[in-house]
Amino acid sequence: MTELLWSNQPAPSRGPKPAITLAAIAEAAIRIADAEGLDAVSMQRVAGELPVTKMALYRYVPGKTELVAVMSDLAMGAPPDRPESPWRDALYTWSMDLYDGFLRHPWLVQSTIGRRLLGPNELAWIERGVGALAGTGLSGGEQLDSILVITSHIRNIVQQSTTFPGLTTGLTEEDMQQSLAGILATEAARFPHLVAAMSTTAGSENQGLEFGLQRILDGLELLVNDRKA
Amino acid sequence: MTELLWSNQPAPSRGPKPAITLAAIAEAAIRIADAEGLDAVSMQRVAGELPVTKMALYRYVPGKTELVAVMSDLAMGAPPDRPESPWRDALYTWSMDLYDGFLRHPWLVQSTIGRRLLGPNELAWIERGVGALAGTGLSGGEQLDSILVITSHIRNIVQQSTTFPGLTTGLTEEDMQQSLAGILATEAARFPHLVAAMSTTAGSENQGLEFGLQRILDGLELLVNDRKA
DNA sequence: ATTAACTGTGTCTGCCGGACACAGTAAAGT
DNA sequence: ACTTTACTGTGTCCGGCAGACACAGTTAAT
Repeated sequence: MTELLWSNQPAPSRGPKPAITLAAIAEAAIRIADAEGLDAVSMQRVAGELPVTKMALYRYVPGKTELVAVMSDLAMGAPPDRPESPWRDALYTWSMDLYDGFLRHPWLVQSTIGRRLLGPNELAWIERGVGALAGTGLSGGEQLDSILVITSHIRNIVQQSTTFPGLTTGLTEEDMQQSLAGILATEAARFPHLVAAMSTTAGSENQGLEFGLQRILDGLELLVNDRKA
Repeated sequence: MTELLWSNQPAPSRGPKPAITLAAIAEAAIRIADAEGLDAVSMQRVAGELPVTKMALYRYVPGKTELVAVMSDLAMGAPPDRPESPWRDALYTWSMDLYDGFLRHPWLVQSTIGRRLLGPNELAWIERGVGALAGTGLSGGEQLDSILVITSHIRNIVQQSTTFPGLTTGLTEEDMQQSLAGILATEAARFPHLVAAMSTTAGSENQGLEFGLQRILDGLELLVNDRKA
């Protein structure tokens, strides 16, 4: 598995030439996931995009779990290069780059979840994030925890803002708003603060990304300044 | 669906008495999910815990999606009552209560994801969270965004800290650490900051919850104080 | 020429969610 | 009392999924 992700395959010498490559499989899977969501990615479906049957894929990949891991790391890509800058600016653009990456392949928030083995690209992202905090006086654990907080925020925003098969239950933003409005109308007494909050919210949508990110960065800045003093 | 979650069933008069109840179904499903993870919850499996066949469940629930929604709201439960307190304290204990709730049923982080219809308990949690921020001078949208950030942090921590079928790929924390250590050993040059961060991290595990939460609260406090001035 | 390593294929099993037709049951209408 | 109507649980069937396994064809090393 680690070998798969880090392309440390021993390269066989005998036998027929493989008809396809691991990369081709992953790319086909990514194409499907981009178009129809991660749930549409099945071994059958992937094989259908290649000159090969379903079972042949198992010669390249131990199972679906591993395929998803490989396609995820590939789709994530390497973090873009950015000029060096003060930690807060660096972390901000890093966050935005991450956001863009997730937006390009929204199913990534589904597939890169929980405990899993990390691929080179994912690790490169972490490296870049930690690097931004390297000169701040924060401990290693604090650096890692910091980018963890930011990452989870970004992921959550993507999840919420994206309309995507598999991520939603097939309902639109409309549906949710409408259902919620109906409930709050009949049950207003049970949710007074929520009703109040919603009533002043109209129009100010989709600020969640910036808002949360700035709060987190503010909190970090406080800590960094504390450490310097 | 909204009717299901808010128990607005029209209560039929004719016909045989139902052998089971929606609540019994949800409880059985919760029992399974608690023991073996959300993926182990299938219509077959749930029916197996009840004096009824698989297809009978569809008399109570339109499909699996809805079953998961119902069992999720039930498992979430109502937020515990807490004495009134300053907003930061209130929000902190709210966060910890939420954390405890998720820990009791770790599969909730899986099932309460993406766009979905909200049940009474989930809404009650939001109400409580927003309520903590009611007197801070933050706008309604900002209040909602605030608890969104905190929630996503909590969820992510649970996801990371919990060993659970379905959330993990079947690997232990050991496996991950070992794989990562191996990689960083052979590829240290590519990930200098990460290597540095990891080397000073040993022993200081599981601080992520407190660290991230305090950073977010610090950031919010800054904004609240700003608004007051 | 033979052996050994490797590749792709077809078949099979056991799951899953769900559509549908059907028989049995209980209350309402007559 | 009897029929009608609404409702319940069941068995069968479908398509789709991941994956185990045996097998035949292909290529390089011996």
